[in-house]
Amino acid sequence: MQLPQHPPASIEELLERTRQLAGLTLGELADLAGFATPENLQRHKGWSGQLLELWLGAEAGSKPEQDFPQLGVELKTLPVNEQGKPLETTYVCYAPLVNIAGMSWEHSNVRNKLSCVCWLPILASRTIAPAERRVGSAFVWQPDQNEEAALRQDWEEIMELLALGKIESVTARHGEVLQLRPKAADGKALTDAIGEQGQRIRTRPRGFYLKKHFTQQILDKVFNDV
DNA sequence: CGATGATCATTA
DNA sequence: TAATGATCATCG
Repeated sequence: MQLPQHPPASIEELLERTRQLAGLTLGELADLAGFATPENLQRHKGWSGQLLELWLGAEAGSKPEQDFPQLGVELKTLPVNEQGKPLETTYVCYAPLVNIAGMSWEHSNVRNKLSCVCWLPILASRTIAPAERRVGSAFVWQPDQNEEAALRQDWEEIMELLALGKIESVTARHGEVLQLRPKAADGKALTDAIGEQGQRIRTRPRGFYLKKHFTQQILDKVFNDV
C-alpha cells in the first residue's frame, strides 16, 4: 500500500481509501508513510490527524477551507474509546471576534465546515500508545434538519453575545451542541474583540468545538441505527 | 497572528 | 471522572 499522489476525485474514492485503512494501526500507517511515531502525543497533538490526511490525499496547510475542496468534504479524525464513545470534543474552526455584525449562519464558517464531514473514528484511549491506536470505519455525514437547527441556534446565540461585547462572559457551557473555547498557542496570544462598551479589546483567541454528546449521537445513528 | 491538526491537564 | 480552559506543533 502506498500514499495517494492526488486527492480523491469523488466521495466514493475517498470512502474506498478509508476502507483500506480501516483496521490498521497508526504505527503501521506511519511506518508505511515514513512518518516517525511519537511515544505520546503531548508534543504531537495533531499527529494522527495529519497522518490520516496524508493517507487520504488531503491538502496539508492552514487554509480556512475544507480538506477536500473539490468534494466539499471536511475530514475529521475522532478519538473514541472501546465503547465507541468520543474521547474529545471536535474542533470546528476559528471564531471571528470582530466585524461580525452582518454575519449569518448561512455564510458562516461553521456551517461550511460541517455541511459535509468524513468522520474517521480512531480507537484512541489514552492507555493505548499512539502506534497501537487503530483506525475504524469512516463514514460521510451531513447534518439533518434537527442537527442543523441545533448548530444554528447555538451559533447564533454565541455570535450575538460576541457582537454585544460579552465575550468574556461566554464560557464552554454556552450552547447545547456547539461551544466556544480558547484556541491558541498559550495564554499570551491575544486578538481583537468587542468589549462591553463596544470598544476594541484584546482577548484570547477562540474556536468553535462540537460537544462530545453531539458527535456521539452522530456515531450512534450510523453504527447503532438509533 | 491566524489558521490548521488536535490533546493535555487542572479543576469542579 | 468529565469537562473546561490551556496548550503544543506547524505553516504562510
